[in-house]
Amino acid sequence: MDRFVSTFTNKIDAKGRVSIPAPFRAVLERDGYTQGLGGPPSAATGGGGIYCYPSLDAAAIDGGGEKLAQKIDGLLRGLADYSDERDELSVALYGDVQILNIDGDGRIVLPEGLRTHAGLTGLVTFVGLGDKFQMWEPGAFETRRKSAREKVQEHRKLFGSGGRSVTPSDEERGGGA
Amino acid sequence: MDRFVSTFTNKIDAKGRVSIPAPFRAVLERDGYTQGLGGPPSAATGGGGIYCYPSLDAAAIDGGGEKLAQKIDGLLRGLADYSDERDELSVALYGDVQILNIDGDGRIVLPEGLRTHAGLTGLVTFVGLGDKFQMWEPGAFETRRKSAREKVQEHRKLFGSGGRSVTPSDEERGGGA
DNA sequence: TTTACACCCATAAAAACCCATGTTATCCCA
DNA sequence: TGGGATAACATGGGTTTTTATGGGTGTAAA
Repeated sequence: MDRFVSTFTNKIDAKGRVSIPAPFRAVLERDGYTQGLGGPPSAATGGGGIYCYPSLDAAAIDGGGEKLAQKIDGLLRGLADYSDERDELSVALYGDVQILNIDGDGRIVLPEGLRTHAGLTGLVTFVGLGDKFQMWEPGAFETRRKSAREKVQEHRKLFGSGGRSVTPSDEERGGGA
Repeated sequence: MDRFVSTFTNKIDAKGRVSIPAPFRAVLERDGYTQGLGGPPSAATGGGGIYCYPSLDAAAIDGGGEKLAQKIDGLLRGLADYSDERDELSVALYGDVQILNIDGDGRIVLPEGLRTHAGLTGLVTFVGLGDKFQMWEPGAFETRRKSAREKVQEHRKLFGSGGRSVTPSDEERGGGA
């Protein structure tokens, strides 16, 4: 399995740390992650952390590994060097990105800027989206999930397919417990 | 990782010194930087300082290491035919370049000319742009960031298949895939 | 001399690192 | 099949290391 799937809710502790759900960690490692996690501390292999940036159109944080970073790279590679346009796009793409290191226990520290963008307080909901994942304030995500379900229903009616639900499994870890 | 990513805001002290964000320093060292930083003071290895020049189209300072210098070289080489344009660019790019040394504590001193071009006072925002970085007056950068984000939104609409995703937040950063 | 700059040291805050604990899921064996 | 041993995880907290920043001193250029 090499994509981010399903959702998990974890706590932000007094120091601002959050555990990355173990399944997501596994994906990141397979994606080329090296630092922390007990592996060699060097970044020579290329994997230097997880890439996070404020979601463009949602009160959430987008995150991913090397694969995501390369995607951003590819986007910019198409633009001419030293063009005004490239600089401007770079600001939004590279400039908003934060590289977060995973410590030996599989945790990251969410910087102030990202936390406020997503309105995070004490809990974070990790949502797998395939090649990346998002971090939500649990309540906000529940709202969005509901509207997503409704949209799916509509689509199903349109297509007339009686297939299974498209929504991810409802597994919740920790959370209120 | 070998590119400049994310943004950091640091102080300019009474002597005009600014700390280069540690992650940027790491990139510069990997890029061949040797002086200061405790290493041998010689420039035999090639890395002699960081290259800085006033941004051509913004109130900011561009900076980078050896890789950036070589990129500028390559850019000019490509323009050999159109000598008028080449001369102009040469002056624009090389004419104002300053080579700044990083001291033992990871700081540089920004020359007057550069500081006024960027309108710097007491704070500098370092913005990673991949193979180079920029230094901005924090307020000016905030404005720039906003417009950059809007521009990315536009691009997403152009590239992205608007109706493809089921959920509104399932966006692709730029729509690469 | 005076100024600018490289170099050295000190310090507070933040980040990285290490270890401990409670809980839950998994496995093994009677 | 039931129950205890085991392993994996999330989480809390202490400790060490980095990093940004302030300031002092010597040296060489102006």
